[in-house]
Amino acid sequence: MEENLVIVESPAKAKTIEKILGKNFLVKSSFGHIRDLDKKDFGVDINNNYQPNYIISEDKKKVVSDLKKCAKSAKTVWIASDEDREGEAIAWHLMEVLHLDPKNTNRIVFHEITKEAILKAIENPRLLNKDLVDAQQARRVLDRLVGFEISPVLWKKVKPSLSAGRVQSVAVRLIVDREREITNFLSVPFFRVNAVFLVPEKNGKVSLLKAELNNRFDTAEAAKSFLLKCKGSDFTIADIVTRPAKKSPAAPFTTSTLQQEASRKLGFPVGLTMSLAQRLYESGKITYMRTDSTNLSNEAIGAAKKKIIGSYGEKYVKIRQYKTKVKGAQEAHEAIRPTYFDQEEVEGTPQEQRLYSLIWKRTLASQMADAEIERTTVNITVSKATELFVASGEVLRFDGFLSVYMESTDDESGNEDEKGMLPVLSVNQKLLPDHIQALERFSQKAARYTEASLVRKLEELGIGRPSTYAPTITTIQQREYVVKEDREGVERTFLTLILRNGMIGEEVKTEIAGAEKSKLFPTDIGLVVNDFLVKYFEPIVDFNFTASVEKQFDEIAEGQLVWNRMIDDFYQPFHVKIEDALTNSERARGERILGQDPATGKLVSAKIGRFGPFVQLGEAVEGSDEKPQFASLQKGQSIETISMEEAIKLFELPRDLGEFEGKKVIVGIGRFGPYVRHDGNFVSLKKDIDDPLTVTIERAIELIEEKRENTIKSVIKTFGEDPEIRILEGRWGPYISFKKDNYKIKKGTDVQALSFADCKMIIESEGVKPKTNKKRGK
DNA sequence: CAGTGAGCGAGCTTCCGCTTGACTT
Repeated sequence: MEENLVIVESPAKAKTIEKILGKNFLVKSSFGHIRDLDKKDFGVDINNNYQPNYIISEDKKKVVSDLKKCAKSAKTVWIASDEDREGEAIAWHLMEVLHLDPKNTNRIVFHEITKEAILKAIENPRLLNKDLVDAQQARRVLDRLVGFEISPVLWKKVKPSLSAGRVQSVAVRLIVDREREITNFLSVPFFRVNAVFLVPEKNGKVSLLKAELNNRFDTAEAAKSFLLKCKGSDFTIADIVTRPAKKSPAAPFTTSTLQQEASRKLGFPVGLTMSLAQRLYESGKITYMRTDSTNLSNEAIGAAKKKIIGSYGEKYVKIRQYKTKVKGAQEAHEAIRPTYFDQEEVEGTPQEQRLYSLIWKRTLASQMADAEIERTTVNITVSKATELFVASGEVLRFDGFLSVYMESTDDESGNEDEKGMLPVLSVNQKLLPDHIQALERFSQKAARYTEASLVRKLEELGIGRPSTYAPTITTIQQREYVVKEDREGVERTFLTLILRNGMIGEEVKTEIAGAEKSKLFPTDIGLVVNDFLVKYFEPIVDFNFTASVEKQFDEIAEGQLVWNRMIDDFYQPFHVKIEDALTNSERARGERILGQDPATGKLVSAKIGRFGPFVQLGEAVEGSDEKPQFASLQKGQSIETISMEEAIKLFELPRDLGEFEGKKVIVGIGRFGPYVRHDGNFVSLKKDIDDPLTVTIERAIELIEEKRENTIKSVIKTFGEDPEIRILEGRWGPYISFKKDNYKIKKGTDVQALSFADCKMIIESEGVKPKTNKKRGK
C-alpha cells in the first residue's frame, strides 16, 4: 500500500511522474473530467439558482471506482490536475466524488514535467481555489444554456438535429461572412510594369537585372503610354542603398501554431495533426500537445543549447523566452517540444516522423541566433518619365536559425520573387533594357479559410481552447454547415504589353484563376442557420461575445462576482430572445426568387427542402392538377449564387433518351452523381467524360453493356442451391451477396473453397443488419 | 442507394472542455 496517491489528468503524464517520484507514490489519472452536467432534463435547474446537476459520465465509472479504492488506502492524496480553470474544476469534482478529506488532501500544480518542478510543487501544496471552480461552473452552465436552448429552436424552425453553440456558431459565421465578402468582391484590373536590364560584367558575360516600376496603371492605355515614354528614354542608376536586416525565429509550437504549420508545410488536416501528436506524446517523444503556452522549461532550454552548440557552434545559440500573446491563454503546460533534443529523428509512421521533425526543428530554431541579411535597393530613373524602376536583392550574411527552420505563410499570391544577389553596379551607371513588360493583374479577393487558418482566427478571437479546435472543425462539417472542398478555377484572359527592340507588342493570354484546394465553403443550410442566428441571437454570435463573458469569468475567479448572479444576468434577456424566436419567426427555408422562366413565364425559385437545396419551376395552385417541377442543386451550387440559366439547366434532367431492349433509358443526376437508368439498374456516367445534358443513347447503351460485362466478371462463385447467394469481387476484395445485403469474408479465407453451407453460416452469424446511420458516427 | 419536395406526430436530436480508447471504412 502506497502512502501517497497523486492524481493527474493524463495517463501518459502519470507514467512519467511515477518514475520521477519513485516508491511511496502511486500516480493515477482521472482521464480529464469525471463528471458533467446531466444531458437529460437540461442538467441545470433554472428555477433554483441555476443549480447544476452533475452525473458521473458512463465511460468514467470504472476510473472513479478505481480512484476511490486507491484514495481510501492512501494517507495523503495529492491532486495535480492542470493549473487552469478546467483543472481546478476537475480537482473539485474529485474532492466531491471521492469524498476526500481536506485535512489529508493537497492541491498541487506544476507547468512542466521535470523532477525539479514536481518536487517543488510537492513542497508547496495549496488549498482548492473555489472561486476558480465557480468560474468554470459559470462557463459550463452558460455553454449548456446557449447550446440546449438555441438548438431546439433550430429543430423547429429550420431542420431537426441541428445545433448552435457559443463556439461553433461563430466558426460558421466567419466562413459565411468570408464567402459573401468573396461573392460581392469586384476584381479590378491594373497593370504592373517590370523591366529586365542587361548588365555587362568584367569577365565579358552579361547578367540580368530585374526591376519593378514603383507605380501601377489602371488602364491599358496608361500602361502603353508609359512604355512609349520608355522607348526613347535613358535608364540611369540614381542610387544604391544597402541596409542590414534581421530575421528572427518563430516561437515554439502551441496547439494552434502546430496545426497551422502542419497544414501549410505538410498538408495535414488539423484532426490528423492532433492524432499524430497524440501518438508521439504517448510514446514519450514530445511534450503535451494541447497547450496555449510558448514557454520552455529551463531543462529544455539547456538541452536545446547543448544540441545547437554541438551541431552548429556557439555563435548559433541565442536563448529566448517567448511571451504568449493570445487572448485568454491559460498556460497550464509547456510549449509543444521534443522530449529529447538529441533525437533528431524518431521511429514511427512516415507521417509521425514528419510531424516530429517539424516540432524538433521549430523548437531548436526558437533558441537560435537571428539570421543576418543585407538588403540592397537600387533606384533606376527613366529620363522621359517621373516613375522609377526599383531592383532589390538580398544577401544572407549569417544564416543563424535559418539553417534549421523557416516558418511558412498563408500568402497564396505566389509572387514572392526569389530575391538573390545583384550584379555589381555603380551609381550613375547607364543601363540597357532587354525588354519592359506591362502585365495585367487583378486585385485579389480575400482568401477562403482552411481548417488551420480558421483555427488561427478563432484563437485570435479567444474562442475555443486547444482541446476543442479540431473537434469544432469536425462538428461544423458533420452538421453540414460547412464543406471542405476543392473547386476548379475559371479561365480568364489578361493583356500583356511588351517593349522590345523599340517595338511594342500586344498579346492576350489566358490563365486559370480562383482554383481552391481543401477550403471551407458554407452550405445552404449553413447560410440559412447563420442568418437565422444573426437575426434572432446577434449578441451570442457576436465575435466579441466570448471575450466579454471571459472577462466576467475572470471576475468570478477573482472573487468579485458571484457565478449564479452572472448567469442570471445573462439568462433573463437571453431567454426572452428564445421565446421571441419561437413565436415570431417564420420557418427558415432560405427561399430566393430567381425570376420568371423565359420559356413558360412560370416562377423559378430556390430553397431548402427535406432533402437539401432545390430549385422549383412553377407553383402549386389549389384545385389544379398541375404540379411544380423540382430539381436538386448540384455540388458546388448554392441558393445564394445560382443563376436563372443554371437553374433552367437543372430542370432538363432527368432526360428520356429513348428505348433499349424495349425498356426506357433515362439519364439523371442522383446522390452519387450523374447516372443512366435502364430496366431498374443504375450505371454511373464517367466523370469528366460524359455530360448528362448531352450524352447520347448510343453512349448510354455502351455504358450499360460495359457494366453488364463487369458484373459478370465480378462473380466468383454461385450455388445451385440458392441463386440469391453469390460470392462477388468488390472494391475491398471478395464478399458474399445475399438479397440486398453484403457480408464480409474474413481475411485469409480460401474463397474458392467456401461451400454453400459456409456462406449460409456467415450470413446467419452476422444476423439481420441493423440500419446504421453513417453520417453521425456513434 | 439513385425518382422525393405533405400528411399523422412518437421519440429523438443539441452545448464546450478535460481526457483516451475501440472501432470500421
